[in-house]
Amino acid sequence: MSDCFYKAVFFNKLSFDEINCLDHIREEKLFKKGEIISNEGDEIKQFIYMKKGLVKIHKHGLDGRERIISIAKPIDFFGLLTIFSDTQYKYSITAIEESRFCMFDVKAFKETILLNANFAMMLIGRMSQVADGIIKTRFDIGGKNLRGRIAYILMYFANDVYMNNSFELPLSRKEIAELIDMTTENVIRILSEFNKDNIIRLDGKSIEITNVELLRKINLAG
Amino acid sequence: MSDCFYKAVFFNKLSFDEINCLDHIREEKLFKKGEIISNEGDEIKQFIYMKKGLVKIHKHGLDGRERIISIAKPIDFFGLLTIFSDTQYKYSITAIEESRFCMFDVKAFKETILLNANFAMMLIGRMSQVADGIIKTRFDIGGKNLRGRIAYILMYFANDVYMNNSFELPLSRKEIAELIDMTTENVIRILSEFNKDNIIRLDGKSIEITNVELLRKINLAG
DNA sequence: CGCGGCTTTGATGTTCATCAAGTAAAGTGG
DNA sequence: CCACTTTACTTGATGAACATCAAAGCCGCG
Repeated sequence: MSDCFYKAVFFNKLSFDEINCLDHIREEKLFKKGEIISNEGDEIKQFIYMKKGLVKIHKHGLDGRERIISIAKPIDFFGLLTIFSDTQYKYSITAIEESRFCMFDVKAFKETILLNANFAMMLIGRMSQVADGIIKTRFDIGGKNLRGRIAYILMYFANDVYMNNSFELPLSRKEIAELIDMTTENVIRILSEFNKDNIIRLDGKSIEITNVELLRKINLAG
Repeated sequence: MSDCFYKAVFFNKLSFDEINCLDHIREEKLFKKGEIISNEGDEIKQFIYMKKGLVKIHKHGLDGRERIISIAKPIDFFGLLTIFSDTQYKYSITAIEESRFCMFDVKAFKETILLNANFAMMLIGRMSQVADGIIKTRFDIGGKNLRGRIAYILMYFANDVYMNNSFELPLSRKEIAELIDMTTENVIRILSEFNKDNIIRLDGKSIEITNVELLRKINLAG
């Protein structure tokens, strides 16, 4: 296994950008919007590294209804290190934008760690960050009323995903509901309400946040 | 060699030199019920290993109200590996039963990891498990109505903490409310209701689950 | 072209938080 | 050790927030 891989990881710490150097073990795959990367219950055979894109991590609730645990972009994707504690995926992963991945054989990946404690250390740090991020998000959402949750999720897409106050929603209304624990009808109602109050400009999936300050207040108040 | 954690948990993964090294820098502490182990915002100076007891991991919500993220017993406590991604505690930790800890200097602990990839691997696995556990719990609770949440938390204490259908609640009604996102009044109301319906026998903080099957149904139905 | 899933709006009812008010228990200081 | 203060617990009444149900238009896709 090429040492280029470790170099990339180790020196860049947060980025696997030079991962292309790894040829024999790695396999690159492209998933279109809506395509499933893995299914809850599937056996884990590969370590997956996301190079580009956006996915949803989701799972069936006890009542059968689908629910979304988290949205992940490349840098957030370390969290799925279930590979170290389980042999099956606990969650399903589905692309919500075109996404590119590198897949590595799990065994080889684990061996890599055993040969390089610095690399392991970096992994531990990233995992810890990602897990804390998810826990904090669920914590925050749990404490909000519905208007606050919608405000939160709009700000999340604007600030953390697209770095822009105008963006195309990558989720359907139904999926937003699954993500922030509410009903589709209320997602629609509150988005319309925000639109009417000129907090956002809404056109199908196109959203522009026009009153950032007010949205922030609603987020904090809820 | 001390009876502290590595014997039980890490024995195979550490060399004698490393163990002795850690042993010299370890400090053992006892906390009584209600005593604070660490405060949100404090600088992290030590890696903490819980030998015995029960703690709550908690944090102030945006609205100022206190909320409990998780209850942890010794084996669950690895999750607090914020030490690898941050220099300050993100959460407060308070003993809810008398608890005993070993504290290690963080730097020495990290150096140990760098010298021992097996140890690192074990840590990664444990972290991943613990984080997944917390995420799953929040996920489950989020999908339940109030009766379902109370059922869930009663079953949690009976099955995962005390391994017995009779136990003393380690939390006040208010703290239960903080843990499962509801109001103190409703915690009381639903506990009383379960008592009247002979699902539990309630006397202050003493609880006995008398109708396990029905409680399970309420948990799943919610 | 028609079916199924997504979106939207309105009407209705349930669940739950809030408010109020009182009792019990547990600290606290003289 | 007792008076005092605070905190925990409890019950009922009220209203707000939210889910559910129903119906209809829309769009994409086979």
